[in-house]
Amino acid sequence: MGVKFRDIVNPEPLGFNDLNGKIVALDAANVIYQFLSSIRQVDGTPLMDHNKNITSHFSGILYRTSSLIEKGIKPVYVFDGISSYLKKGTQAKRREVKEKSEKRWKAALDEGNTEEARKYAVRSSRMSSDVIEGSKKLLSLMGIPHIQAMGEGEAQASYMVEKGDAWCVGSQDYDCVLFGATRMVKNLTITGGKANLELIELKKVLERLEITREQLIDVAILAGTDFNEGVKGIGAKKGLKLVKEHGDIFNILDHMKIELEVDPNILRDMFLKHDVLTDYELKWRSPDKSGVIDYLCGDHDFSEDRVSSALEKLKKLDMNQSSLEKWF
DNA sequence: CTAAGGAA
DNA sequence: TTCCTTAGG
Repeated sequence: MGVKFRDIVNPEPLGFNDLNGKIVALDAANVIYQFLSSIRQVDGTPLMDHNKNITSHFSGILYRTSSLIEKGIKPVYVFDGISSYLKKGTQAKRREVKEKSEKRWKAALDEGNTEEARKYAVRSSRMSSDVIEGSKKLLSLMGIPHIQAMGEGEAQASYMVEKGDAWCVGSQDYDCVLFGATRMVKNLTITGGKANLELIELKKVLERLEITREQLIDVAILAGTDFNEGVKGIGAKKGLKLVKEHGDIFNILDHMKIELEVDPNILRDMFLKHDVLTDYELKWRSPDKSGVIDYLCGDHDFSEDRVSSALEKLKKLDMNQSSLEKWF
């Protein structure tokens, strides 16, 4: 879900060539969730192997990663660590939605209502530890680096961009802007041969809105984040107006004579002082081709032809690296 | 979601 | 070629 900032961020269009040679820190949970929800049959059934293991995420990771590399982009996947106690509420709500959706999915299937079935199947997507572990294993076999965050993956990815180790965070959620990512790119996909990339630069957002990052975080807290409910009736636009009028969230809460369920200082620190891993290595290796084929084709019923042609695309990275190495 | 194959 | 639909596991 993430913070609802669509109305105030004003993204700029971007082409894939602008990302050529760039390192993109992908929020793994965000990307894998997209795959689990969208890579399904018409009635909503996910792709599965003969043992009924879900394989939608394998398909997504294989094709998405190889196509990014073919475009000259170097992806690194950042996985979530332990999430904050503040997220419990959001997680409970999501679980409830998923349980309800799963029931409605099954019911629609029994009625033979395919459209309805798919709609609820998508909402029922859940990320099990099997899915996470399998994704990490596939990435390792493909030679793609992945990093285990201490806390939120978005926070770790944002730190890596802020530090200059990656060019942007790739995510569908605006949270990374709050976590201090100087750049984020949305819609890192190629739907129907066409790209619809959106670039959001923290500096430009703050300049245009004429506020500081701390104030932007206050807007988020008012509108609601994954870590707090927010104030009823206040979204990004009203929140922004209030922050500009009163300076910070404390003045606003005083003025409105309301209190939040969580101390705003704690929420601010969530975004400003997140624990991050500072020593990590970003290294793209040539894929273990037979390892990938054993895993995907042997264990999970993928077609060897398709997997091989996806792996061919990974050679682009090898070529770039070896031509670069020649200079040194 | 992306790849592939057939239609326009 | 480009566009659209379907399969993939």
